[in-house]
Amino acid sequence: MTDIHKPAERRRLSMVDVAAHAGVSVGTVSNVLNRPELVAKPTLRRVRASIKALGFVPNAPARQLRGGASRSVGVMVRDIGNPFFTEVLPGIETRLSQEELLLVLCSSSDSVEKEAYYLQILEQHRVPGILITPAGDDISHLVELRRRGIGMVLLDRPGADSQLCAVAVDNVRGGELAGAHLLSLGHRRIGFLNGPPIVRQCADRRKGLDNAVRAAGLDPGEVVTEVTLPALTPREGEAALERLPLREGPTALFCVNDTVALGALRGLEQRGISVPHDMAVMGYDDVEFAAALSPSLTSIRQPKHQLGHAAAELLLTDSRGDAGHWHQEIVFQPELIIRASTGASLSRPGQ
Amino acid sequence: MTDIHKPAERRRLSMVDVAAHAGVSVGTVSNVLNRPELVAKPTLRRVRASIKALGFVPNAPARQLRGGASRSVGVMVRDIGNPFFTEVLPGIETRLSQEELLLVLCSSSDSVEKEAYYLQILEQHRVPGILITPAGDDISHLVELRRRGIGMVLLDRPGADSQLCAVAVDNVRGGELAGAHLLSLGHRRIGFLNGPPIVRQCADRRKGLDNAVRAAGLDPGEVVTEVTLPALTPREGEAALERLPLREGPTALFCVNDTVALGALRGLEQRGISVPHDMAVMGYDDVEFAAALSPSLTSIRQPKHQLGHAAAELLLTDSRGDAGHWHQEIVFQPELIIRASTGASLSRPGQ
DNA sequence: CCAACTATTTGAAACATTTCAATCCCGCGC
DNA sequence: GCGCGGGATTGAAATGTTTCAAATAGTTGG
Repeated sequence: MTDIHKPAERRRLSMVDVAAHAGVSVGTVSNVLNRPELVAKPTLRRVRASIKALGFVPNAPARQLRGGASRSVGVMVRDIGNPFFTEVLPGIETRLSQEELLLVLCSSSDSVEKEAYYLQILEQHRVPGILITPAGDDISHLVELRRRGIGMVLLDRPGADSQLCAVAVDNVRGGELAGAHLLSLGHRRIGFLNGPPIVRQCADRRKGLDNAVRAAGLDPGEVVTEVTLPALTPREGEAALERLPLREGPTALFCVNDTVALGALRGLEQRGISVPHDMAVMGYDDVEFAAALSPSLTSIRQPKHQLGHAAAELLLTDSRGDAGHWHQEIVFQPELIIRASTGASLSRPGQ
Repeated sequence: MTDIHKPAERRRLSMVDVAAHAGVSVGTVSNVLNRPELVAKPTLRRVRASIKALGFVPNAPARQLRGGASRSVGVMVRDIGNPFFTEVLPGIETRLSQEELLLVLCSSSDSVEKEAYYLQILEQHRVPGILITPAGDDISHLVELRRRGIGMVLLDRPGADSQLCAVAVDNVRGGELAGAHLLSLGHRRIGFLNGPPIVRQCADRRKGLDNAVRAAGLDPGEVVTEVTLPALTPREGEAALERLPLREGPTALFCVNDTVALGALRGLEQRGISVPHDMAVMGYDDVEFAAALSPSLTSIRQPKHQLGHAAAELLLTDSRGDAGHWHQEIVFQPELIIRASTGASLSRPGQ
């Protein structure tokens, strides 16, 4: 096959070129693309041959301009570096790709401004829906976007009274599970390595922890020492140890997520503090690596893949604007996974 | 008969509405948006007030139709579930967000067909560039896309003779480092838990391992026992142990990435095989959790954040079509990180 | 008071599609 | 022969921008 070496690309081809090449009108070319059943067989063949021969590629923006909504949905996370989100992502992707939808990933980096900026861009792109873990506490701007016709589902965050769909895991319950576990092991001074309280998940887990303490007839103010980390990274988890009176203080550490716990474990090892003997440690999320840490990490498991999948599912019905759709909230229940790092008698390593 | 009033479904506003409201022409509204310096101050104020009052949101597809390329770049990974990719992602995102570019994330799930499908969609969207870790070995379709004017940078994959830009880490060298390390510890039978050889990275690491073996004057055929995993997950890493003659076979396991190593460690523990005493284990990538595994994992570090950042940088110059741009390949060097899992005398835990 | 500028603003073409009413063609029944 | 029905095709309007040549208003110098 002798190839035609075009030196450089000039104007891109449009349906007009295809139509001319095939000897039909643009309307017919459009029909071939969108409603082939309306086109006679021979014409169909001829036009398809022309498309292939010329290497025509439809122009999605033009299509969208006429047609309406785009085929990409926005996914806004607070931090792509956080393994929790990256473990939720596959669940989302799986569902979206079934619908042939593109996933536009935005990371607000916990900045309300950056979030607002991205939301604006997504709205300009006329995405049919957005899946979001909001950076701030106020979500009225999201309700407003929803009102303007953009499907909106809160990810890992209860919808409250907001009339927004939401998929979440019960963080208060998770905090309770963690607190109850540590208390049942006899710990009476608990260090809580938490994120900023503006982040809803952090606030809720703290609330749950307090509930557990009170349920045991104790005073949270005396039992819990909280340290607030500026970011939920291993580095900050390690650094936070500096701000705890380790030797004569807490006998157990509850980390607001496994990433922070990872840093804490590292830091404790360097300081020669043995886990769980001198200090019990537990995390939250039960990410992939939690079971394999040294020592294996007790954690609160969240059904991450399901979370993403359910969120995508909900977004699909929301953005389709189905008449039958109604504001809906799915709350998954967290699960306590006991491992070696809290030194409970029966440790089930590897699971 | 029920006349449902749908406030959310009203026709979206266009610049025509804004122009009417402000008493100017659409041309002026466009200027306010794109070249405010050409517009008189009072007009500017008036138009901006109208935009705000009406809640006008520009239509990105229409804009693009006229303007040309889109403001989103495609990022295609082989598997979003793989922490290697998710640790590369922040590097990419950081650079792209500086340019106010959106990141469209596609996961080929190692399927050449799915990759082709997504590439087609991305081309239809007229993205200015694509950053890709190809699923298959043949990349001629990528060269073709590049020729048609789409910036293209190979991520974590050498460009070979292809005239494509590439950012990679030297995988052959990484394999050599790993092999040399294990050999220096006296191991003479090495099990290699590898991915499918179609995946370039896997093939290269194997090649490096063989090089190291030969450099030690030994025969790879005798030293190395390779097991090919269908997917690079902890589950498969664990399952792969079944296919190795563990007791009288290899004394060391080289896993093609840390995720696989994680599964292998789990499986060995369950079988009561002590690491590193009965079996040395090492991984590849040095992902976040590697240092905190039990035992801490010897691995080959890849500069993941830099990799992503460099790839994005290269893509920017490539898709700008700068006259000065020339096919370029950046190869980072991997680094051996020795930890407890290979039982080398000086273990530096935590780092 | 006019010519010559300059600073603004305007109007319409162009972009690549989709949609749909109108037309064309062809065989068929009468 | 004629009209009719219906499948296939056409042509043009519509979508929401940007761009740019042309028009308009405002200012200055002579």
